Amino acid sequence: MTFDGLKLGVTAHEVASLAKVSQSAVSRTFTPGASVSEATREKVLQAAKKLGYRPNALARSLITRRSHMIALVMSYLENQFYPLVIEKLSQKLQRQGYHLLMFISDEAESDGVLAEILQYQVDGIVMASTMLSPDMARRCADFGVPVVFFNRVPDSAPAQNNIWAAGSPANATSSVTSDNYQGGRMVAQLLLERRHKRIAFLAGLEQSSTNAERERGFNDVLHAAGVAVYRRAVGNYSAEGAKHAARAMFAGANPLDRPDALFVANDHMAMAAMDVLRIELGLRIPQDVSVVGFDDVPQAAWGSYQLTTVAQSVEDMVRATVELLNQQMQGNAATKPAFDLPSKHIKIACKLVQRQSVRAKPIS
Amino acid sequence: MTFDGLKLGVTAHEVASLAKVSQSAVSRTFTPGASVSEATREKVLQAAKKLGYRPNALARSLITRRSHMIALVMSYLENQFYPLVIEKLSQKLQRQGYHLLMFISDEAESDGVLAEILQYQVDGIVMASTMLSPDMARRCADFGVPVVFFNRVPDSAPAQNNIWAAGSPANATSSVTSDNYQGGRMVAQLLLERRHKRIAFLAGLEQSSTNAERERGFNDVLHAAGVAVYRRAVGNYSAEGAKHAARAMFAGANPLDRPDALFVANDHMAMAAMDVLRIELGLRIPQDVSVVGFDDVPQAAWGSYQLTTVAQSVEDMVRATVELLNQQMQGNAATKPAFDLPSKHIKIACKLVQRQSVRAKPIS
DNA sequence: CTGAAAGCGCTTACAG
DNA sequence: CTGAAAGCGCTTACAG
Repeated sequence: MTFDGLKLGVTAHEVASLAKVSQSAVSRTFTPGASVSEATREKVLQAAKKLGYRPNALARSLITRRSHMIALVMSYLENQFYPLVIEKLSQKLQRQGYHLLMFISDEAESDGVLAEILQYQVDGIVMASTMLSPDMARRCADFGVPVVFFNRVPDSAPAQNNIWAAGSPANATSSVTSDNYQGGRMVAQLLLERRHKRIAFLAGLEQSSTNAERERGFNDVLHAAGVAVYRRAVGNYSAEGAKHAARAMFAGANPLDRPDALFVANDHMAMAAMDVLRIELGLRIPQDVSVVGFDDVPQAAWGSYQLTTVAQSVEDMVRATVELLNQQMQGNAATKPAFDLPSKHIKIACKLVQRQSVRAKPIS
Repeated sequence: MTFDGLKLGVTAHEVASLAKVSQSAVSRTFTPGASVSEATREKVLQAAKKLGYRPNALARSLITRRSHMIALVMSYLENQFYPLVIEKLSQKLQRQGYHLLMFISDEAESDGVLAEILQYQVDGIVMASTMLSPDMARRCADFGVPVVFFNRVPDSAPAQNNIWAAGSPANATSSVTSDNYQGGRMVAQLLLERRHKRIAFLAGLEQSSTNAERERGFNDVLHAAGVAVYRRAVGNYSAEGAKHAARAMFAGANPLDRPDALFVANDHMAMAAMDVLRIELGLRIPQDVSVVGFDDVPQAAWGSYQLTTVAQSVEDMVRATVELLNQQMQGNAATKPAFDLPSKHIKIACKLVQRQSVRAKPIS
């Protein structure tokens, strides 16, 4: 069907007729590096322009076995860190001709999601979902699709009793995270340096590697200094969870009983906790209590929070992710499955960003 | 290539051999509504399971002319409203077997982006990009792909001198927005009711329909009451822009000179403005100045802001978008291009959410 | 450099 | 209900 000289769904064949060349010729002029003479190339381009022709990416994928699509699986976007990831990752990928296919899912349904992802013949998968089934990683790899876990490292629990997992190598996937352990250490060092005595920790999701590593680094430094965590509660990385946790930890009338410093496993929860401390409990930050977060989301810099936090570099993390993906996509997925490739676990350095939520060192 | 009994890239043909049926039979068992006997269906399913077979969605699309992918084009995710849109839209679409293909782009490059989108044979396009070239809308429609503009209505400027635009009907696309005009009116009414005298407006992007409509509704009510906007500045929907604008509007030593109420075109800017007013200028909200936003992003409800705002229902907007898409995707895109379908402009009601950033009615 | 032909993995009339 | 065959729109050896 035509419309004012415009044909809908123009094919290479039609361009070929108009240009009076073979269909192969038009295919070649749209394939970088293929050999076409300048003359026929011109003819084809003219005809293509006239008809509004664009190669059908799906048909192309069928034969090249490259869809130029990367699946991004995420579980929730409440945490401001993730929109940032979508934006940067999408832009970077776009620049090299790839696009993100979105899958929102939490662990519960991830098995079905994986099957769906695979149907779309994506060239790679970025897993930024908070939860993940223990053997998800290797199952992806078994299908020959490179997977990189973003901001989490896959559980190395033993393979489930599952046909796909049978016989797979132990670690068939890669990951990029920041150095969460080191980040946790930095927070403890800062708090100790500022002479805090009653240091509390507000945990995120306990099953998550981010929380585990941050907490481990934090505890290690504290223990080495002979101090134990004064109080601990779990917020599960949600704002509501953080509020409950904050109320519980700061309950009690005696000011000398309550924590004088609080490390929160991410900024999203830290800001929710700050609201509780200041508004509900009337505490001053940092005079009554110091608060430190993790991530350095844009909101952490906002005037109302001025949150001291450990910055994860989305930029660097995304760069590493794309590099990993590129490496693993080198070989043809059909002949060189991901499990033939070394799996790398990349740790990006993080950085302490000091703002106004931690008290200065007391003059003692 | 096989791996522990698992074959990579299994095809319908291989399943057919194992099940001892024709390839057509396996295709049919994976096509809802196709006629297969229960017996062969069972055999196929068994074999498929054994081999880990999943139909190749790309190959299927080639012949069905349905990719089950919807392009989502956005320009920036700084505003918290958009992550919400991604999440809800993705979930809703996923439930009916569609997935979002992401395109991040601002106007400058949108022509190239459109071409790219079209190559992927998406079944529909959701345009949530802030900027858009005037004839983008009809160009999409010309290609037979349904387009719905989200949270913006396409400029109805005359067609550019462009081969695609030639002869196209004037309004070939649909849109869903909230009733921004009505929202603007509600804000003015509230501020008037609270006896504000020096009412200022902080604009977003002046070319955007959201800003234009909100401002128009706001002004109409003000004018009807015989009051003029006291001050006006432009923040371009960015936090930095809003801060500059706030400083400029509230400069001047005399408290009686400065605005006593501020309507900000969206929450993202409103919160930035609040930070300037309270922290830089030492003003109290709402005692010294009332602030109203627009959108009702999650942060607006946070303790530190308690922002009174006009809520846009992401839920309703997404529902309308998906309905529109479904309607327009009914016909086969190849034979029934979008411009044959009526274009609808849906307006979702918005709602005033009163929190703490507007003063109570003075007892006079 | 160029074209005819095979084939990517599917769906869908068409006969039986 | 079932299978053989054509065809979706491309790329890519293979000859020339």
